Amino acid sequence: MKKKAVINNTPVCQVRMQAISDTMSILSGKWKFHILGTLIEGEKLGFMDLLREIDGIGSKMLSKELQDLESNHLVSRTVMDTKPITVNYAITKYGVTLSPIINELAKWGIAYRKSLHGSK
Amino acid sequence: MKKKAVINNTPVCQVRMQAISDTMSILSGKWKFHILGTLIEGEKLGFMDLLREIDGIGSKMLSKELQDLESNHLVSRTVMDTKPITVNYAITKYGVTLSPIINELAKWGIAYRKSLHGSK
DNA sequence: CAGGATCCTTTACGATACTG
DNA sequence: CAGTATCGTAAAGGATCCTG
Repeated sequence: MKKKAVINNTPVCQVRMQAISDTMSILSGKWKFHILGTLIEGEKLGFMDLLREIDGIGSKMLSKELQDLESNHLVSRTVMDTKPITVNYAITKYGVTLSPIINELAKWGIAYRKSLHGSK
Repeated sequence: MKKKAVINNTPVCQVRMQAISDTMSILSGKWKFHILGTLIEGEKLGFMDLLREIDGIGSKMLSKELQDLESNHLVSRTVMDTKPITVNYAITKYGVTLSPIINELAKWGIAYRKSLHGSK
């Protein structure tokens, strides 16, 4: 039988699972990764840029997802005082720390797509 | 202005974003990562083991999520012919390739939880 | 332009009870 | 034991219209 690692009377795996749940709750939703990936790639983008860049998203969802991300300090929002106002979104330094996750997801997805068979 | 990488007339970032979407569609749902993480940790587990191990999940969800994972060849299902039948679930070699993603998620979650402030 | 308000459809999720 | 069936709720997502 495998010996289980324990810290402070709590199995390590439970700590890990909890951490994963926490992470995913912040990144839940259909568009979070797409938005984050786009912002990491694009540096600074306006609302319309994102709307164009992210295929299929509507303005309501984009707005809502951006608010979620901003409230978690993963993206920043800057209102420019132009004639009709303009808003720039950018990834924060904190948001950039998600890069490893995003890179792994992309890497795996690319590998996976190659080995797709008939499954749904 | 940043020069954009292009392969076969398709921006690299679009390929990445698509790959991420594909990956996440396979891993969507409240319990996928938890199940995968538990199976990676536990090697071989029965249905009841998983039900006990994964706090809060019900048998319906567990069953459904396992079927999803099995249809994507990430876990294997083995029926044992015991008196009342028993089923063992295990991570496949293919499923293990998700480890880097899971590790990054856990790592980030642990770092994130340390820096939580008042935000929801 | 950047969203908010409304309304509506579709999944996701969960509790309970049942079966080979 | 390992699920499936049924039912009900809640959340997610989307289309459209409206406004400072």
